[in-house]
Amino acid sequence: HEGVTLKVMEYTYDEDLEELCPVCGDKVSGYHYGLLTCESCKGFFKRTVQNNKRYTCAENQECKIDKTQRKRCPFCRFQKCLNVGMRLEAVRADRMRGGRNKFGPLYKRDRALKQQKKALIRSNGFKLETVLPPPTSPLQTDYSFTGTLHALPTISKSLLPSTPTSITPTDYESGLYGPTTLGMAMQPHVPPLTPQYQYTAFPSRAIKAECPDYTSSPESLTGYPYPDQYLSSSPQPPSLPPLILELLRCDPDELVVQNKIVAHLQQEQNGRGRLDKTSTFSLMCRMADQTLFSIVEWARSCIFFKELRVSSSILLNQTIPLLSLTCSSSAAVQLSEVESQLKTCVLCLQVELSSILSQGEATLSGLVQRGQELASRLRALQVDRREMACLKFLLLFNPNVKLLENQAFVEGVQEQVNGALLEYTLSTYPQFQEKFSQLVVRLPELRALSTQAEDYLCYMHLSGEVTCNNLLIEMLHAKRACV
DNA sequence: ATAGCCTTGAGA
DNA sequence: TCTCAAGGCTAT
Repeated sequence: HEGVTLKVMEYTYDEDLEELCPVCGDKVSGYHYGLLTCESCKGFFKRTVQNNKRYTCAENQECKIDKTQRKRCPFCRFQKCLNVGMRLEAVRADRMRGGRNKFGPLYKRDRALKQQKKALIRSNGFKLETVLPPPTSPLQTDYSFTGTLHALPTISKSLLPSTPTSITPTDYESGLYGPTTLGMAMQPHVPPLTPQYQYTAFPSRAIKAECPDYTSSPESLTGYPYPDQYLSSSPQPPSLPPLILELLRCDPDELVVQNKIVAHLQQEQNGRGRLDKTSTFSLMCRMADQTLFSIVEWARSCIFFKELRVSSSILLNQTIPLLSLTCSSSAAVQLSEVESQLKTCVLCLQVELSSILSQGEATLSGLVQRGQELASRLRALQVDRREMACLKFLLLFNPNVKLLENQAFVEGVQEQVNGALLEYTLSTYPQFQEKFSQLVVRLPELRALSTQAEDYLCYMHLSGEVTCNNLLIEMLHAKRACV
């Protein structure tokens, strides 16, 4: 999108060492009611909730809250507390002191996340900032899915979501995907708030000090209802890193794409009669062609890519790895019926192909084997759609391909996507801490595999064994001609 | 009412 | 035993 510009920043350590309160910007004193805040906002939040205080705003309910002005408008201050993700449930109804509550593990995870992010940033040596034109009334901005690209919301300094910058998960997003998580401190979510909040006073009867379980009905445990968006009993809207939401926006539904390809091939095949062995390879090539078309279409429409002037050369370099990923993943992802038919079809083709062309042909069978190994590793990882979208970007923006003028940009995108993926995997699959690294190590494997496949294709073509004239081969030629 | 410092106590 | 996020206390 034209509104998005990227700026690569020198990484400075001290900037990340001091954490700032997401409400007022004062110095953080620890985790309080769900996230890192300063002592004063902790106290303010406690007083407000415990004493069931009601405030009104003398202005437009959009007062700036910072260290010097935080006393001016308690209404907006409390509003901001809720917006950044402070948890009403963490204020104990029975005022019991000491001990631990169920947020403990979440705090721990958040710490681990911050640690890893720091390491990631440090290893890259720089960080990135997304700069946007002045936002147009953030609360009213419509982020719902319209099929077009939206400007990426500002990603807070150094990728640490210390300010509420995430966009509201849309129906498009929350309806389609798997298990939701407690966004908690990692992604302060900004629900589509009506500016006033309501909650009732604590019941007079004593209640054991324990945070309500969000998986069961909060009323039954606590007696005081929270505003709907904080009940979080049934599926809470997933709170995803904004970048991932953005990547998903331009990520086509794999199933739709596959169906289109199958339909296209079936139509072609209808005019050709029965599939015999000699046409198997050409069918496979045509299938690859169709997949390539969809990849090119995706890449051209996706965010970031439009920024690149030499985008076509990136595309040239990265489509084959992407094709490999697409093939591997379609064999790896849990499939619907149609898709699994396609998968069977692909596997049959692979087997047949190897039996036709590779009598004693070690290279191809090795390739197929490596591809299948990779596919099974991906399957074992249970890569979800959001992760797959990230992987595709990481492949597309391969920093190892030296493109002088855009090097920094490509590296920046890498880093941003890496950060988003790390954050996403840690918060969504906390029981699987290594998922991020497990996913990322597949990339060099995939690149190596596709290089091998490319060489093989090239060899086959040059030696005249493959006559099939297709996009894949053309791209190969174009690419080799460039280098 | 605010905010800095103090006390508490379940879990690691 | 130690940790550290809850609640409590109290000058400003």
